Amino acid sequence: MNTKATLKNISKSLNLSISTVSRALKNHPDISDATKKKVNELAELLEYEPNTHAINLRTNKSMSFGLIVPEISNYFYHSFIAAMEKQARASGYSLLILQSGDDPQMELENLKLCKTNRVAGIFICISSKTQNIKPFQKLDEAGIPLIFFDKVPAYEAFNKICLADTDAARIAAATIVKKGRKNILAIMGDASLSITQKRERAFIEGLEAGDPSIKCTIEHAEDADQAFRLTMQHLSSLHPPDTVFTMSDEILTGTMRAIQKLKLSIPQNVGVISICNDHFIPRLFEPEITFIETSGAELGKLALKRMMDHLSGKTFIQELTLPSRLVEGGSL
Amino acid sequence: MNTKATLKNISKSLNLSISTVSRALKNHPDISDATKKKVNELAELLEYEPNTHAINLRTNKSMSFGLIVPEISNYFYHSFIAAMEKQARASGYSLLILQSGDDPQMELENLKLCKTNRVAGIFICISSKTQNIKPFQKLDEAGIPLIFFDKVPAYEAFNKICLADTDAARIAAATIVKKGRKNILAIMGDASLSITQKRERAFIEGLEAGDPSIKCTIEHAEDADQAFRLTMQHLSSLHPPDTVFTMSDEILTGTMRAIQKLKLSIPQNVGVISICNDHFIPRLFEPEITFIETSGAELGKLALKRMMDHLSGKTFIQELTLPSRLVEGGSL
DNA sequence: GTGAAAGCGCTAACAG
DNA sequence: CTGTTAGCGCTTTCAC
Repeated sequence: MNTKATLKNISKSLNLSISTVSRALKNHPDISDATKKKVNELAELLEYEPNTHAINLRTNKSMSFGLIVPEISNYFYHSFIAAMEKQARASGYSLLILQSGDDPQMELENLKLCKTNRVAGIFICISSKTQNIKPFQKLDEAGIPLIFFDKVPAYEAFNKICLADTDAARIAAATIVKKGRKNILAIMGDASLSITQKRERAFIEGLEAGDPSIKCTIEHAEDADQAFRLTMQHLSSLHPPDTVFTMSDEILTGTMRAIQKLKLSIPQNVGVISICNDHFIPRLFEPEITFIETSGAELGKLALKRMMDHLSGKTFIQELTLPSRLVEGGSL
Repeated sequence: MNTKATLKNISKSLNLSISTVSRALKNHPDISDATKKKVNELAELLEYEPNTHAINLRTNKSMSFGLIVPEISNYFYHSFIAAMEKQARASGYSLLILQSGDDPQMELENLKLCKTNRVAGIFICISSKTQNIKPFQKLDEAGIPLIFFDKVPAYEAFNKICLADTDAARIAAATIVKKGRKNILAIMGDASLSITQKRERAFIEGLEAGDPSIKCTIEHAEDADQAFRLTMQHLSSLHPPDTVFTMSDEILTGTMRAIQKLKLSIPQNVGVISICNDHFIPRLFEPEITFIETSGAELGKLALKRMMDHLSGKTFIQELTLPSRLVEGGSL
């Protein structure tokens, strides 16, 4: 096994100084073409690979971002992550991806890992139980740019990239009104989350403003199974709803199982509309489900763009919001 | 902003040498308890964070693994990735996750990135077009352990972690035989892939061995839409199959859309059985789809375990295979 | 118990 | 155009 190629090695073989070799490899204008050629050829031959750690140490920064999510294996985050990896790469950065398991303690450890790795910036979607924002404020003091996305703390002085809280719910309500539906079952998420409350309020207001004669029943489901049960119950009641609205992909999957079980036809027997992260779940069914998209991939791109802006000097605090859009299927 | 805490800094404030501080922080037995206490307290106060790059440079290794996948946002890989991140973390390692976009060129760049980052090991699922295995062989010379998973090259002298090629297909065939189904439509993946060929052969042999009177039609679909069309076509023919077998989650989703569109009842009008990566897709339907699990998460755990073994000296070449298991739904 | 010193591989200011 | 030098923060051998 030939010893690892380094600048030192190369410089010795060529009777040049280390700095000359370094500059030649970077195509520095000071260096003569002849020298550049020699150096590059030998580097090629020896398969020289610059040592990132040495560079990072010397320059005191690194070309990687920390990305902390509750869990990778979730059809919102993974599209976010995929989009972000691609974008980051395009700017020469790589990603240190860490899962918190929705545990604040783990979140702190992850933060530490980001710090010891001297990442150039951090993206974080906080756990639902995170209370203490001190550690995040400290990052700023340490000069590490921080961008919250999706689940963000209430404290104002942070960079945040969010989905429009109420936008999607309002569009859903407007669509239902437009289609002339009258008896709605709305299955929302965990009632204690602020996102649920906001969407719920916007949805109800949207319906009332659009058509006061609409009747709407609100339910809350914490997971797909609960959504399944609630949907079963309402759709097999004496006066079943003519339309079901679900607040997320997960709830939609539960509701769809119930509709299949009852062998109801969509949209004849019951209409369906949902808020979803992308077309993946809505397209699994026939007809495809009409949904309002709150795109994880788009959010990822936006977050990365904000970070790059920040890195190039636009360091002011900013709260960005990603608009939602209606994607028509045949379910309403 | 207070200047960054370093060993040097701390040692100066305490009138100790750098090495003493370094040792104290590592709880080295040579150092007196009094000194340890002093050092740790100040380190705490100054929020000392060891500089990973300096450590990596000095020790010439790093506590991170490279992980190269065709794409993150895929319901096989993301569960693999999630499981692996968790396991790696438990051993003190972090992950450099890179997407190749199924492009051999990008794969090479990723490999390079892993090398410049001096990762402790690499996991890779090669792109479907990867032909040249030279770069992988070179890694071995460079002393970087390499483990292929899922999509692996044919060349023998590599560490590989795979799903059992034929196992899952054989179980599917046996299950169909057992249920007394007679007229099967099997929708396989891309016919040019070796995994498809192996599974196809095993499936057919399994059927013939179990019940020679079974009729089986084989089709190939490259994506969900094609699976949709093929299923539509066969199920609305004069002599429709009584059972559809699909080779992957993706194909299953296409087939299910067709079955919903035709408003067929499962399992009365048509039975369904599939090979899937986890219960996510099968559980979206009612009744739940009976499937043979080829678990991404389990594969991830196994791959990491193999890597850790390798790192602790068990460097022999090994090809591990993850067994499949039947998960009964109500679809057959 | 503690310290001095060398050096990991690289960059960049300065000198010529 | 090229070389010299210092040093990033840390580990580790050797010496006291």
